[in-house]
Amino acid sequence: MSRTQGDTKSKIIDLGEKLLLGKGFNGFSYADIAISLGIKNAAIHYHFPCKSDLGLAIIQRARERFKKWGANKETEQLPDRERLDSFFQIYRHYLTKRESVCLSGALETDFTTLPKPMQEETRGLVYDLLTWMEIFLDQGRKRGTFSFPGTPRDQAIIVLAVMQGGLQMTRVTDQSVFDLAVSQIRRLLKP
Amino acid sequence: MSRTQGDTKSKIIDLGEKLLLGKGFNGFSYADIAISLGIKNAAIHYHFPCKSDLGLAIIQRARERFKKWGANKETEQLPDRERLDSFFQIYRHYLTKRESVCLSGALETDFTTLPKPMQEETRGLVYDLLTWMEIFLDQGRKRGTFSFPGTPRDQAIIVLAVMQGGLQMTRVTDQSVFDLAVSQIRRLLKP
DNA sequence: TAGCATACTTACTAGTAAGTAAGATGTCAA
DNA sequence: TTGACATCTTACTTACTAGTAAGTATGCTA
Repeated sequence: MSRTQGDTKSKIIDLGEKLLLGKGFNGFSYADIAISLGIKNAAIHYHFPCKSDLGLAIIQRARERFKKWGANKETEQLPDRERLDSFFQIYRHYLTKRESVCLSGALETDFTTLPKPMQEETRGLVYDLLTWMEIFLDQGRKRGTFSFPGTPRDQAIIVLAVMQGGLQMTRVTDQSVFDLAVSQIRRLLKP
Repeated sequence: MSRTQGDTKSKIIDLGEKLLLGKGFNGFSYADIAISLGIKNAAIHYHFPCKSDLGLAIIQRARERFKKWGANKETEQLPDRERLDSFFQIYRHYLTKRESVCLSGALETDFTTLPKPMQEETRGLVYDLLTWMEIFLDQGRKRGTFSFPGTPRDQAIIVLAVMQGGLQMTRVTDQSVFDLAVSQIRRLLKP
C-alpha cells in the first residue's frame, strides 16, 4: 500500500532531522524512527541503506532549503535589516518548533564521529552559511546599513557563532538567552 | 598493584574528558577508555559505576578548575584586557591541545540525551561561566576598559556563544576561524 | 494478464553498549 | 599474621546497534 509517492521517505528525513537536531547523530537510532513512524527498521534501510545515507540526505536538503531561501525573490528584495531578521528567524525557528540546536552546530560537535561523506557535506553547509553572511554584511556596510570593525568575514564568523552557540546555551538556561543574543548582535551591527 | 593513589581514577577522568570533548558523550564507550589505558572495562565501572558518574566527575572537575582559575591571585591581578585574553586562552587551549570543542558546547548539544544529574551539572557549569563573564564585563565597562551596548549580561551571552560556536566552526573549516573570532570579539569590546 | 518495480515486512546476524557478580592480588594496620 | 579494604581481572548478561536476506502485497505497464 503505497499511499503517496515518496511519502515515507520524506517522513523519514523529517523525523531524522528532528532527531539529529534534538539528540545528535549518535543519539538516535533507526529504531527510534521506525517506532515513531509505525514502520519496520528495515523499511528505513530500504530508503537509506546506511545511516550515513540518511544523514547525508538531511544535510543536503537543508542546504537546498537555505539556497532557496537566499534566492527567494521576497527575501532578496527585503531591506538589509529585515533580511537579517529573516535570517535570525531561521535559527529562532529551530528553537520554537523543534526545541533543538541548529544543524551546523549539531554536526560540528559530532564531527569526528561522522562518516566521511557527511563530514564533506557539513563543510559545504558551513561554507554556504559563512559565504552568504560575509557577502551580505559586506554589501550592508557599504550601503551604510551595518557598522562593524574588521573584515566582513570576521564579522560573519561572529554572527554565525552567536547563532549556533546561542541556541545551544538556551537549551540549558532559558529561551530568553537566545533572544537576548539576537538583540545584542543586532545592536552590535547598528550604524 | 596500586601504583599511585588515585592514579587510574584521574587517568580515566582525563581520557573521558578528552573523549567527551572530541566525540560527544554518546560518541565514546568504556571500551575506548579501557583499551587506551590498558585496563579492563570493569575497572572503570569500579571507579565509576555508571557512565553518568564519570560524566558528572568530568563536569565537576572542570567547574572546580574554572573556579580556581577565577580565584587565582595571578589571574585576578591582571589588567582587564589581559584577563580577557587569559579567558580566551582557556578555549584556545581546547583547540590546540585537544583538538576539541569546549565542554559546555559538547554537553549542550547532547543535552537531551544526558542523564538528569549531568544535565543539572551542565546547567551549573554554564551558570558559572555566564556569571563570571557578566561581572567581569560590568566591572570593565565601569572602568572604561571595555565598551559595548546593552547590558553586561547581553554581552556576556554573546562572548560565550562566540567562544563556543567559534570552536565548533573551526572544526569543519580551519584553525584560523577561531582566532579570527577571538580577534573580532576583542575589537568589538574596544572602548 | 504476465511480469516487473516499488515499498515494504519478517526474521535474522554480527557487533557493541552498559553494567554485574565473583574472585584474585596487593597493602596496610592491629 | 591475619583480616579488612582497595583495586583490579575474568567472565558473564542484557539490551541495543546497524545492517542484511528473503519473502510479500500492491499497482503499473507492455
